[in-house]
Amino acid sequence: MGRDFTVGEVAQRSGLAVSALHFYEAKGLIRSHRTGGNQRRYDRDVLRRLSIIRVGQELGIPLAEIGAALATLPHDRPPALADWQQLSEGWHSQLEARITLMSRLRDELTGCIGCGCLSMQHCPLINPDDKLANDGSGPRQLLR
Amino acid sequence: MGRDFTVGEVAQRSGLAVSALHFYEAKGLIRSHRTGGNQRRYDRDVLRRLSIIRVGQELGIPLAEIGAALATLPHDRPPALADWQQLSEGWHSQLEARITLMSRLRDELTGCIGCGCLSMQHCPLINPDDKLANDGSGPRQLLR
DNA sequence: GTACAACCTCAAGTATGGTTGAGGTAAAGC
DNA sequence: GCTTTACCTCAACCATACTTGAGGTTGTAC
Repeated sequence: MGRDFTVGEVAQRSGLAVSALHFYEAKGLIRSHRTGGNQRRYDRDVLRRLSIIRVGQELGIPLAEIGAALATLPHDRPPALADWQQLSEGWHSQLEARITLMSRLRDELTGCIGCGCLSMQHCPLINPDDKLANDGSGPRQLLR
Repeated sequence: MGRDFTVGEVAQRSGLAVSALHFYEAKGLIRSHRTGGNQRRYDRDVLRRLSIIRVGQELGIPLAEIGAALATLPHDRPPALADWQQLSEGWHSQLEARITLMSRLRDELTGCIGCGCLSMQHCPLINPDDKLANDGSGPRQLLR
């Protein structure tokens, strides 16, 4: 029933290494308070933060950006439901966007498998400069 | 109608930096032959390889692994349709798998937004150790 | 035949996301 | 009260994926 977690407990519950927790703290993504003996103690909400971090990383979002998102949470009071909801919704949109993107990529790839685009004349995946000759084409147009 | 591309031409068509092309060649992901004056010349199929590389990277596959996949292509003859198809199908499956994964993640997140899991007692995303206390839980069970 | 862009190699540097190790302190069990 | 495990800081190291720069060569255009 302890209100606080030690770094080891957080590591176990989150599946992250202690060194990673230190690292995230150094980067300002999570916070801790200290005991008299200078040991870290974490509020329970750190687990939510870590989950947000993980999801963000899975989306390929750099830690700095994830940190910026987390920084919108209140520092003074424990985050309320609405705070988490707002963040989750943002992540949710990013997930949606990424799923859409990857589905498009998958469909292109499917097309390319079927189309016999060995000729390399028409396939948008293989031959991206056909239509967008300038501005650094590549599969970029698909991927970003 | 030139059979071969210079490194600059490949860079422009692929949208990649010349330095990246050198880098990929050093890592064995692409190949070139040389002019009498030691300048690189590329066969047209290098563009396909680069597309495969890009898609793989978008999937978060490390270059070494992408290289391994590309290494299954023939070195001696220009790759045939079937060769590309095989690779594309592998990539396609990975895409499918990743889309499925992300959809699940999205659904979990949706659930978490609605469920008011502030209590942190039941949410699988926030409180992953509820059910898998051991073996390094975290959102890992969801993400991998 | 000469200028200038594009090319060459190789070493070093950059950014991200951590891990590892040394040297020392805190806290929990007995 | 002592031992053992967990914790502390800080600097250095690692891997991935490239970019940058120095110093020199090639190839094309005029």
